[in-house]
Amino acid sequence: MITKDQKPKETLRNIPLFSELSIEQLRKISVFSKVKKFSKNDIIFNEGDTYLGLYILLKGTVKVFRVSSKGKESVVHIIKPLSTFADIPLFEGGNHPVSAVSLDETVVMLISKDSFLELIKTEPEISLKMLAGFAKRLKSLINQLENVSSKEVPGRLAKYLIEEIKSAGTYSLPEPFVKLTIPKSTIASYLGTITETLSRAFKKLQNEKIIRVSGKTVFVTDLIRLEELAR
Amino acid sequence: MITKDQKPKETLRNIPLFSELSIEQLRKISVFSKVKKFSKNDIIFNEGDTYLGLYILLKGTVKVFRVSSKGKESVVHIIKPLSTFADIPLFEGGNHPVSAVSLDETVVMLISKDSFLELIKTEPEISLKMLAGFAKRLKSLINQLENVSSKEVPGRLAKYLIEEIKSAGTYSLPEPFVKLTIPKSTIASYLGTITETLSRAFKKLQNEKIIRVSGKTVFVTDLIRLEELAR
DNA sequence: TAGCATTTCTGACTTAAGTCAAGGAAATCC
DNA sequence: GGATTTCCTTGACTTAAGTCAGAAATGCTA
Repeated sequence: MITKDQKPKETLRNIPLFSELSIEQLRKISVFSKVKKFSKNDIIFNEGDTYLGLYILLKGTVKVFRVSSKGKESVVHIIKPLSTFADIPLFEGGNHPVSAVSLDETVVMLISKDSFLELIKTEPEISLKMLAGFAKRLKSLINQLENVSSKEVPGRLAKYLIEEIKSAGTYSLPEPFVKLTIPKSTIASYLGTITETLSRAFKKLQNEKIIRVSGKTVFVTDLIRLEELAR
Repeated sequence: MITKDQKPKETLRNIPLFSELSIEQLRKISVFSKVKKFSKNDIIFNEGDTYLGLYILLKGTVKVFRVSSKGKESVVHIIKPLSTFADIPLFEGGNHPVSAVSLDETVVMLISKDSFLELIKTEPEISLKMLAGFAKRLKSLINQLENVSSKEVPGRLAKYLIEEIKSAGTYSLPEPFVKLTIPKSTIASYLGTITETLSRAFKKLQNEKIIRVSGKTVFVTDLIRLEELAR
């Protein structure tokens, strides 16, 4: 487990945002950043909470979501290590627009808003990286939006599985697979549906011999048809 | 109508992105930017087209959208004057991820990618403004996403009408109103639905005496219930 | 302003997905 | 390692919204 005492500068170097900074700058960051740990299902912050600063996920998984007035949860993003989150209010002001909980034992780094804005001024290269990061997320949200409004649930699931397989690096194996580490209820809400419907979508893909499920692992037996569905 | 010959620097000053630049910098921008005009329904660029640069809408309305493999259109954004569009590939590389058409007689300013990236280096203040702009759009997309997956069509329409009324500045009138200037089909697709369903949603709000429609103008007779629906 | 074309509306029907309620399977905790 | 809680699945039912087809309304052009 990564802690504040274990070479924080080495960790910082691996964060895309900071990859091109000098040792001196990394040292500065490690001075004004705090490392925090959370257990499974801990609330990191809630929608409407006063904004403290930017988080960088060092270990674990974080669910970023919203809850509608009727209590329905919409998962906006699933954060994986070395990505930032809670970065919108840095530039927009205001409180947290979304909530975040840990899905694992997680370790995060918190950099206060003021310190980060200070840093960004002395190091304009970081702005460009943040812009690149935002651009990527805008694209991904546009994708999510298009998916939700133009594909039915089995198609959205197909697309999700393909993305997961790609990030698992098993895409080019004869039988690609992923281990689903996040709860089905979270996947459902990320795909804009509910667990029952997701369960039926999984069953449908299994019945059509497109996937094979063993425990928490999904094997793709017919990638061509899965891609067809996702398109 | 704004043309290249009519004090371009005055226009530039009104663009939020450039509001704090010096006359000298504005002059530079006006040198490497091109003003282009489009008639109603002209294609400004298509998804997949090679990326030229950042657009700023000076006059008119632009629809930014995607078309799914089955031909269904998803409207991502409706651009109003003095906003930028086609800014994602500036930082992400690649071709246009979305398409854009004019809904009106429109005038746009095109700033080439290289020139803009050059400018941003000499003027880091612009990066911060772009970051603020991106942050705002991320928030708006998160909103759209939550809406589509947690509200039914009449609720989404209610929310849309409230936003329109706010931007029309009639929100605090006894009977707020908006003139719908974009086609219903575009509104439908922006709300993640189809014209028939939108038409029924309009009828429902009218039957419940929440709105009153006269031609292309929608009057809100019961703002409280409209806000209730949008929540 | 007549006539054509596009846009919008309406009705009947179908379907995907949500709701409710229950049962089964895992994971977690003494 | 058995019991309790949490998660996931299944079935029967309801409902919102999509599809298709045609009618009405509006806008545009000659």
